[in-house]
Amino acid sequence: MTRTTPTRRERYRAETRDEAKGHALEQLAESGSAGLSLNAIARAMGMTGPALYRYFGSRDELITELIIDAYNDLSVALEQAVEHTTAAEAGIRAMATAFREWTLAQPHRYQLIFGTPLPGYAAPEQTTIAARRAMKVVLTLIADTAAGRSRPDGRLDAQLESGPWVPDDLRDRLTGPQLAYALLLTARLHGLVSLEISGQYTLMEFDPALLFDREVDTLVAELTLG
Amino acid sequence: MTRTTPTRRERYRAETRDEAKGHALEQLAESGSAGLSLNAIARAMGMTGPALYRYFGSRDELITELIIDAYNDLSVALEQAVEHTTAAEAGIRAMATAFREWTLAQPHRYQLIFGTPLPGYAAPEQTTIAARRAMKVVLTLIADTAAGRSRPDGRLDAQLESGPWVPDDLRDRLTGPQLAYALLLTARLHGLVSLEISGQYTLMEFDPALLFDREVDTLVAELTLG
DNA sequence: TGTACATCAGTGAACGCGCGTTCACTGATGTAC
DNA sequence: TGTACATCAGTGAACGCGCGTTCACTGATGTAC
Repeated sequence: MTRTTPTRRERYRAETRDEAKGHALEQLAESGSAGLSLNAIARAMGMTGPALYRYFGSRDELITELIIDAYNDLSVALEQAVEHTTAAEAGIRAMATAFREWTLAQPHRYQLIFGTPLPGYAAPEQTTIAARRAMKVVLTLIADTAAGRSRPDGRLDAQLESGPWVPDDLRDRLTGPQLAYALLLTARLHGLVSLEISGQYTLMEFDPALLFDREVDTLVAELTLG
Repeated sequence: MTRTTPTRRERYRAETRDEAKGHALEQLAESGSAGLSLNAIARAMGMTGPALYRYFGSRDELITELIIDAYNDLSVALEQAVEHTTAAEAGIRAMATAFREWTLAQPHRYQLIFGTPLPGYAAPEQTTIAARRAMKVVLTLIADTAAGRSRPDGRLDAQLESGPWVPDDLRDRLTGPQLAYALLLTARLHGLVSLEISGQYTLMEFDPALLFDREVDTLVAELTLG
């Protein structure tokens, strides 16, 4: 008999896993990715270190889950931001804003997925899949609004059009220049928010939001470039 | 009597310090910033750990030196690239290329200065000074060629024009929009090269150099924007 | 040029700390009849 | 409803490892007269 309702034990397991992940995120926020330790998490939960091995195969497995969770969480935020927009410009602005806000709200999770790779941690394939979900939000927006043309470049365009990272259901609806636009868009957003959260702007006495807005303006201006 | 020539001991000291830093950079390249350990460096030099305390006050002091060295090294690379250019466009292209090449040649040093901040390491003021030297290359280029106007924005422009990060000898020669242009320029370059060296493009099967070139094209196009 | 002293590089032991992971085990919770 | 067994959560000890840093000390190099 296959169960539909989770048993008490299953529910408890899920709760404990979530609690452990929550403490992991707190540690991440406090001491950065290097300070992420199973023992410390267990301590915070009032358990001993080895107990966590009931819930996660190893430290790397925990990290993998955190990365996938972060990608999915970010994806949801972007999806929701774009959901009720129809015009290209409004979509870009909504997405860019959501991207920045998500990042500022949880910089440590952002660092985890886009920051310096953790020493000794090799990202498994599942993280790539999760990463592509986030990218798909951008691509869908561009395909739906037929926007973002930018200057063509034969060699690059060909490479992009056959890229394995392009979702199959969007491939026919996206040109090389549109894909290039999508990549530059994400790179620009990343450039700004990563410098902002790593504190490069703190001593410069200007409001990063204003600079960000200006960059979004240029992105919007390039939306209809030939 | 003040010495002009260094004594044998002074020379030896300098050599040992340099050698230690060299090993530190190798470790950085191998295991990332978290794997940077005084003991391991000493081991690589055939010494014991405590011996290094003759040369560096602490681990943090070593890291600070590495950061400052990296900023200076990058600054020199950028300065040399721009040196013999006169036109704005040629200058931007030369600088961008040099920036990417420096980064790809030593990604770990790039991570050290622009990547995730090290846990437990608080950057002292000297690193900010070194960082501004690199920024000054960009600002000088823009001031000398009177380029990079971009769209004005009263609030942001005012904040930028009085920014403490603008070198005093350049302040009168740079408008708010020019400063904004400089910031966006660096953020875009950072966005692309940081994603490239953190491996986000490896599974996407396109040549990052082509994407980079296209971004430089848009930067050049914005050089004369009103 | 030779001797007496000061300076400095490097050692080895030690301190206290934390890590990931394995393993044999206890005790509680759930399941089958 | 009660009993016998299986499953699972969590413990505590242990392994081997590495870290930054302090300290008393040895031995070599340099300096002053």
